[in-house]
Amino acid sequence: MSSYLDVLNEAQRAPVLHKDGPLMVIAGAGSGKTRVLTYRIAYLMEQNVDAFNILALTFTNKAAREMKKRISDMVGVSETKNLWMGTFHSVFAKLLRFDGDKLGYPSNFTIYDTQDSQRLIASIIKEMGLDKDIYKYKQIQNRISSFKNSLITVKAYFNNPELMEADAMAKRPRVGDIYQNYVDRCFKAGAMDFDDLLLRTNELLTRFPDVLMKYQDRFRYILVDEYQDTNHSQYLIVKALADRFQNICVVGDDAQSIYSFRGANISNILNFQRDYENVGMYRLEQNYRSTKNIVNAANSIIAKNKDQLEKVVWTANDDGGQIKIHRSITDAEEGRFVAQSIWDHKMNQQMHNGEFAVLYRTNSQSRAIEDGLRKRDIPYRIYGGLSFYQRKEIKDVLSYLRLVINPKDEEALKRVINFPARGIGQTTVDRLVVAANHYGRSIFEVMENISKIDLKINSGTKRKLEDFVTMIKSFQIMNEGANAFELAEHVAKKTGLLLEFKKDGTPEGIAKMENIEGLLNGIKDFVEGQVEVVDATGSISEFLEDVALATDLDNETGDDDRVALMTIHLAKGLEFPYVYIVGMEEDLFPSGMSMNTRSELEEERRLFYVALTRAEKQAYLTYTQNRYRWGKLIDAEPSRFLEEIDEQYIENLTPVDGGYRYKSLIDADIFGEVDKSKLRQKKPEKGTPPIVGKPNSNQLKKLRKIKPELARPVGNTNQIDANLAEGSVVNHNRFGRGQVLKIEGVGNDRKAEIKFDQGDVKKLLLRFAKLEVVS
DNA sequence: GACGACGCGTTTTTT
DNA sequence: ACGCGTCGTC
Repeated sequence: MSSYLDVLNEAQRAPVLHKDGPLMVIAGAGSGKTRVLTYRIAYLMEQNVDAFNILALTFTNKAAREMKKRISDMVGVSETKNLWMGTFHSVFAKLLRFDGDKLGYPSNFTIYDTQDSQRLIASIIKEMGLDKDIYKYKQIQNRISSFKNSLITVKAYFNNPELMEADAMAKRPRVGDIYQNYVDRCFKAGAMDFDDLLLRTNELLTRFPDVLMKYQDRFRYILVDEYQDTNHSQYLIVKALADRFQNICVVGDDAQSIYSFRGANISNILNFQRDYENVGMYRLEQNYRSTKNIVNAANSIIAKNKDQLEKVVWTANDDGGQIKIHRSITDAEEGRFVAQSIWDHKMNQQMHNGEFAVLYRTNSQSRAIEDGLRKRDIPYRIYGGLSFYQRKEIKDVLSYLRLVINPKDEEALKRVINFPARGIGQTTVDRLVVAANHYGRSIFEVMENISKIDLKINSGTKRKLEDFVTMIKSFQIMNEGANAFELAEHVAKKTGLLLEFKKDGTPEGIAKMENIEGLLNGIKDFVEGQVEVVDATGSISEFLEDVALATDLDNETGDDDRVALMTIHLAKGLEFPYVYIVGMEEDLFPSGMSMNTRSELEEERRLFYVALTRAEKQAYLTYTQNRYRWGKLIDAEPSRFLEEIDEQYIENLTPVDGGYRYKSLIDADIFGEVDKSKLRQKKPEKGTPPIVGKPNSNQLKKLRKIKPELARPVGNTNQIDANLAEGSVVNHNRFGRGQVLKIEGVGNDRKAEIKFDQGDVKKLLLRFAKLEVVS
């Protein structure tokens, strides 16, 4: 047996050696789960499992690449090339290029990104003559996305009275029709959105048993990383593929489940043992990454969550320094503190920039940090946010290229048909869309036949449309002979895009031109890099697919030494010696959007857990008293999470007297609550109700009053639960006496509808509500 | 159809 | 604060 197994500890080695049948690895933060996956694949290959028969699904393409690299170091490059490894989206996009024709999709289908989807939905709403203030395209897109992730097709939607009623109640009875139109239009455009890549794969595997058999037979060993963050659609794909051989290995950590907003379902991991028989269960609990202080502090936080699998993460590492907490007056000062601190560590401990990370809850927080770092000349790199490929000028070039590959691509066409301006205005486009919908053809096909169709378009405009069609067709002809770089360069010049930004002359225009040049260089690199890869052609369509599914982490240049700035979500799976978690404030972290229910709050807490466990040697937590948000300075309160860390693991760099709430308590004493609320800006304008989804001040106050130990359902909750019934008379410490009208929900979601004597009917979550049963 | 002024929503996280 | 979409004017 290979000696490489010796580097694994016993807990790690067991799942690696588990050859056949289902297994689940619950891996605490920093416990070497990637290592287990890597070695397991290498081991399987060494046991003569053909690489062709192994499918590994990772969370980012970068993770897949790195894993592949390490495996090839162990078992050789040539075999490793045959592994199927990547994100769900990229793996199944590839699969759909082979077999999507059975569902009526061309093999050159376009992948719509979120922006494309949103634009299409916005135009559908407009075409349908619906009120855009009621039908907000982003919300609708979100809703459709969640339908798709739950495998609710249009048909299923219309068969589901509850869903329809929910939309009707929200005064949006036409959601189903929008959904229908959206699906039709995507299909007609030969396009799939992100969710389609999973949904259509499911459809393919369900409707075509021979296809399912083919892939079941091919993927005899399936490994899924970050299983806690899979959604229902992904879950079903895995289940279908693994059904025949049952060689399914999932790795994950329920404590790090942070993607429920995009449909991730934590019960996938919690129910794994129910889904498969004879599951081998393995736990990795020894943390190799962080100091004792960090591991223990993180444990003390996550213990506040109720929904979790039993697990004890421990480490044999040194105690390390305590977690340092710093308060500043403003976000600008917070940025300066971080920069100063990084600078100090660099000077005193000879650290490299790349050993520091600044993590935040929202992308908009990066600005203050950037300013601080820039002033000290500390190089940094921002991950996420607006990625390179989402910039306007880049998407413009890409849209032309998309049209070359798939002229039916409606969103690409609408984007560039009049950019650079060529005298084809909105009115003309609207007419083309109407005609396309009427004939059931794509806009491009309508344009190709514009002379034969009677549209109210004057001959000059028709001429311009024909010119556009001719131009795209000339690109298509060129594409047959030239490589991706040659084509892209030609397109950028011929369409006038480069010139458009050049003649602009402003610094912004020049930057845009340089960005386009950067894109062209990127395409060149891609073409050169692809030459060596088996069954890759370096074609523009492959490049477009890479771009569509790339995560920002995938574009890591790697060689230069920079401080990393990113959201906590993006930091999952990464580690850094020094980690700064900034913006530890109520309403920001936990996010004001995510503290309405316990499960939302628990997810925020898991997010905090993820953030803290990125740190190897030292973690800093910072918060400010004032912060610019929405262009205004608002006062901020320390995050409740600060109080949740066991005191022995922290050190306050700024004096705190009587807890982090010190300042706010004084405020309350001096001004009283009413006056204090006046100090806050942004009164609701002209009588508009508070923004939906944001907790009102009452809810906030209520949540803040909850001491951690009370937030957990301790004894009295059960007692109340037992005594409480519909009709019970209860006493609430703030709302007074009331009668229970209805009790609904189970477990954590159990709530009571109570009519209080003061007049209000309120729905209260029982585990939060301090109720006293009177009779 | 082009261009400029205004207003709105945005800031929760992403493939 | 900023960018985008909409509306009005030429």
